[in-house]
Amino acid sequence: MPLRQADVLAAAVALLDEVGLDELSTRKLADRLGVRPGALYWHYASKQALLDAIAEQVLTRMAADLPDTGDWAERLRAFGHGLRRAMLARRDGARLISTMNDVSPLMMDGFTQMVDMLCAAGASFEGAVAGVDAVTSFVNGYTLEEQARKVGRVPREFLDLGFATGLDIVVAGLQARVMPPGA
Amino acid sequence: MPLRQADVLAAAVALLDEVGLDELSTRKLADRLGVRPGALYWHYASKQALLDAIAEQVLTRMAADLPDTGDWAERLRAFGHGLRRAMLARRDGARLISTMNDVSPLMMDGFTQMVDMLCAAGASFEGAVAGVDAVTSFVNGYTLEEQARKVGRVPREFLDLGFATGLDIVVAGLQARVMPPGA
DNA sequence: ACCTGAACACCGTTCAAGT
DNA sequence: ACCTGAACACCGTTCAAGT
Repeated sequence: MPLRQADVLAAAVALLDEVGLDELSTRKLADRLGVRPGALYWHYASKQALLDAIAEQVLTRMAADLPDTGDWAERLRAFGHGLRRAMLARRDGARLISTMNDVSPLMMDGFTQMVDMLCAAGASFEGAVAGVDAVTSFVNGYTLEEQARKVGRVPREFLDLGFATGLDIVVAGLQARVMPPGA
Repeated sequence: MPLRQADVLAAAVALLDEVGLDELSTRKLADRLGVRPGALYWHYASKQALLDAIAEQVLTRMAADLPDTGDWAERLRAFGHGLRRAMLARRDGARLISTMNDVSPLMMDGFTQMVDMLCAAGASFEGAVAGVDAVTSFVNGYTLEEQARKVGRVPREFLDLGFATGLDIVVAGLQARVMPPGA
């Protein structure tokens, strides 16, 4: 039976996990699908479009468990942890997300949801935007680095602890700079 | 006269600014130097070695103006601003630095200098490391994103303000979580 | 010491033509 | 609708041989 877009995407995700982003080529993907390289272009307009689709799929994990209980700090931390978890779930996930040309719709969604949440908790709009931006920048920066420098060098437990501590620091910064005294 | 390593490096930096990281090829570089592609491999062992050399050069700017006056917060902010400035000084500078396989010695230097400084100001070693890591992760994440999403879309003034605000938030988090009450 | 010539093993993408 | 065949314009890298 003929290929569908979903088949191409699934094979691409599997190939990414096996060979990594640098070695992910359209020709290898075509091989794996038993098809000529040109055939892929019937399903996706370009390699970049395919990478965008992979990125979007990676982020569905994050969107799935966006927090809806707890105070603003707990929710923000859950957002940060969820974003990192989604990126770590696939090889080179952080680089894939961070270097997409356009921001993913799912990412935008999560971002604005957090901004709204902080505003509801008493933050100004500008403060909320700066705060969520600080959190996402930190998460992207941290996860990108831990995933790029080869995974075995530092035990995962330390990386997790370092992340949690850093995220705590950023959230404490929000407490001090953008949230009202009582929140 | 024959080429020296410094000539190759200088041409590579110039080419990077003109065409960007994705379009920077050894063959274009060889063309520009009036030489065959293979000739480059006498001067650098691989393209990656050349990219590492460019990255190191980008970071000398940062190392040059590491702060040595002011309280810990001012110095930490100056470190963050200097790191961003160095990355923004070259096209795709953030991606170049953030996706190097090994951390640059200059980066390590700046990192440990900041850790020592925070310890001298009263922080625990673990706290200082987590704090500096939070700052660098934020700076890398923010700068990577602002430089990747095409430069014209948001006025530079807004990007600068967003960065300064985010950095303030992170530093305020250090104040709350890793520095002693009086510092 | 420094570079050429020439190759090797790859890339992403296009497009007429087939089925 | 979906794919082949075949090409086009590229890559990074190696290495004998030249000067």
